[in-house]
Amino acid sequence: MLSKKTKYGLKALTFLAAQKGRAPVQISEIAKHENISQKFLESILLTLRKTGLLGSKKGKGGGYYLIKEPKDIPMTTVMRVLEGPIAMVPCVSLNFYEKCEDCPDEASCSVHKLMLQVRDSTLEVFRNNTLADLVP
Amino acid sequence: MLSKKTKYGLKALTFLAAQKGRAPVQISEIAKHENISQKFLESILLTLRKTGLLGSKKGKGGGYYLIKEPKDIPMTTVMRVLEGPIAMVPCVSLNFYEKCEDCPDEASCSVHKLMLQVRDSTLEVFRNNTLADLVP
DNA sequence: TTATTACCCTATCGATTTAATAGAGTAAGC
DNA sequence: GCTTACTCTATTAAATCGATAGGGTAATAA
Repeated sequence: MLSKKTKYGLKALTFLAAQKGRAPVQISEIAKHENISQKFLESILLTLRKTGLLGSKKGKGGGYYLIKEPKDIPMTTVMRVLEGPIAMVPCVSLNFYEKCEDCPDEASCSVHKLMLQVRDSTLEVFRNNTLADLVP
Repeated sequence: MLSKKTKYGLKALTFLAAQKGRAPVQISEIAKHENISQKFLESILLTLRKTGLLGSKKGKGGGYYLIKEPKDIPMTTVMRVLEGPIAMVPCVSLNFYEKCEDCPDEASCSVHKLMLQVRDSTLEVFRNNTLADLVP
């Protein structure tokens, strides 16, 4: 299940991408337009800024804005920042790999075999989509 | 993230599919072989039996066994029983559809658009795999 | 320089879910 | 009729999630 953090993050990014210019947009405006708890959104935008996806400007006329062009922001990046691993099990994760405690042998593990396919197909979707593709 | 319930369920099913005959296998044997808490496994196997994937036999020489041939058990069925919805958001789920509270319009929702693609590609993987494909 | 605006950070909290455990009950077979 | 092994209910500890509260700080305009 997609977390609300990811859901809200995606909506906020799309909203920013849909802006005409790259002028800062206030948190309150995004929250209002997308029906998101403002405080919760604050923490999400903060994460996105720390990761380098967003820039921010303080003071009057401040807010958040995209640093790169939407077409240059692949969904793989966004999803990993917001949701974490794309794989459903750590033992098939590219960026967050962990060995299973129980499983003695990955090569012969049925779960591993299936989830590897799921990871690959999901990854392909995220690689084929940039933020620009999400803007209506 | 895949729940342990699903993970254990998949391993148990694969173990049963790998048996030579279709003779009942005791819970304790499956639990031991797959490194699973026996009590937890009990509840999982019970679910699988109630859904019609497994049969059970009580008393001495009893246990659980597959009702159908592994090649006739698609992963879509197994995953829906164990993990629930395949979609990451209810608004793109085929079997567990729910409208989003916040979202005013699905057609123009960026999250909807992206998750629809993910659902489709994941579904294709599960449709292309039967339990027989998981046996090493 | 000063007031305001709006981002920044920490802490907390209730609700829910997950994984596991305990213990008693019941049906089948020898 | 006794053992075996499945069946069911209840409980619990831990983790996570979503949300909220409240104050701090930096940048900007006047």
